[in-house]
Amino acid sequence: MSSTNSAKIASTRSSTNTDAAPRERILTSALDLFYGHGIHAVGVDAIAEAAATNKMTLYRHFGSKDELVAECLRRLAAETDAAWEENARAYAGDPRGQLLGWVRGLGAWKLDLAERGCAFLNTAAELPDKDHPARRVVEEFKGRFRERFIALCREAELSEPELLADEIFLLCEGARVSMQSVGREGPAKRLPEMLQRLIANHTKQRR
Amino acid sequence: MSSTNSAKIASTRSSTNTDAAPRERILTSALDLFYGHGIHAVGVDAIAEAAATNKMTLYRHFGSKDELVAECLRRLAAETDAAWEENARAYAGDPRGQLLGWVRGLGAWKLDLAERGCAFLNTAAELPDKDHPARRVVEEFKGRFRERFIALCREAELSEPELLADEIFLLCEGARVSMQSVGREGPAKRLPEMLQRLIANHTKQRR
DNA sequence: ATATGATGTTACCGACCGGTAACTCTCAGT
DNA sequence: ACTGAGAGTTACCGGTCGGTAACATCATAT
Repeated sequence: MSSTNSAKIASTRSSTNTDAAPRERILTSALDLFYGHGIHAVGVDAIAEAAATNKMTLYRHFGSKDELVAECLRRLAAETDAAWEENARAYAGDPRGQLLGWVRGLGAWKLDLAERGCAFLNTAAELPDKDHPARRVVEEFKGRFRERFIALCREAELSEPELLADEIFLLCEGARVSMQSVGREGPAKRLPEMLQRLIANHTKQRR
Repeated sequence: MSSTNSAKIASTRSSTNTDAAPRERILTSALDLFYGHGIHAVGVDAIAEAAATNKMTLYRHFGSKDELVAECLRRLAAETDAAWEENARAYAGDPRGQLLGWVRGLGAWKLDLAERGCAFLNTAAELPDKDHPARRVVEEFKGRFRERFIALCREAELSEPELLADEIFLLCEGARVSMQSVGREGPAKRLPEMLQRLIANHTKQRR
């Protein structure tokens, strides 16, 4: 196959900090390579080389490639969760503000760097095995993602909170995956606008 | 990796009609296996076996595995396009009816059998190479998909047709991919309801 | 200084994969 | 009856991949 030819696999992330711990370098390198080229297309040798270390160290920190994949997603999930918590602190006690704050942060944080779509969904697409350790990470993360919207819509006392939350969820998921099929200038560009209107439509009229 | 172990790769499609032409059997078997297990996880030998033929016949009909992947997607795209045209005939001259008809057909046609999400997006996730023949099929198909919504929303004289069409597009994309992460009982279940309301909201008030 | 644990290096294995060669078989059209 | 194209069979090749063994090196803490 074309993916088998030994095209150079390049890392896009800023720098390979040789002063960081090997485990850390492996994680960031793997995350970067997996996202950019897909999991099956990236060999452990390439990861070790990109992390400026070797295969043995990789296998001492992560028992297998599968476990490494799962750990990468756990890391990515943790980063995203942290962003959520930061947003929650910025609008403490104001669920509606949290929702809108998150919508506002969308353009800058998520979609610019998402040329290859959603790392979690890409992983799920590549690893159909329901027992794969990475699958559970994906399902738990996306579940949390959805529940967050539901909770916020309820707390903000928006009308039909569950339906609204699911609508927001689907729009976000669609926007992310659409990066890969119809590109950055496609429908995803107007996602913030869509979400803002949607939330406005579900805001109870005060009389 | 876990995907390397020689777990039996089973086909789910109805039957391998030995009376159909080999090329046809290969196409349907490949489509089925690729969708169910991912492209990298399915070898050409497995496809040939599932199609009750052999590897050489496969390579005589399709020059390479990459070309076979592309041809599979072209077939799938053609089937979907045919469904669109059928819907268009059923509601000829009634763009709004077409839109709603398609929404109604959603549950039965698309999401029930989409446990593994969207075949096009899964392929894009597995084949990051922009020059891969299958990628062009994906981009063209999704582009057509989007344009169809835009055209219908305009013809139906709905308000802000482009924004509405993109919203519908994103909701559909999100619903399909969400099958794989949050399951059938997740947000996708209420997709028809969401779309109907959305269309209603963009229907100009007649006074 | 020495013990200890983490890291680097090299070499290797078995399995699998995409793709090809060379040959035989089957069967429809003349 | 002959032919020629499509289909089946077997065997093989070169390459890559995930994973392991055995050993050398380095840093640090006592």
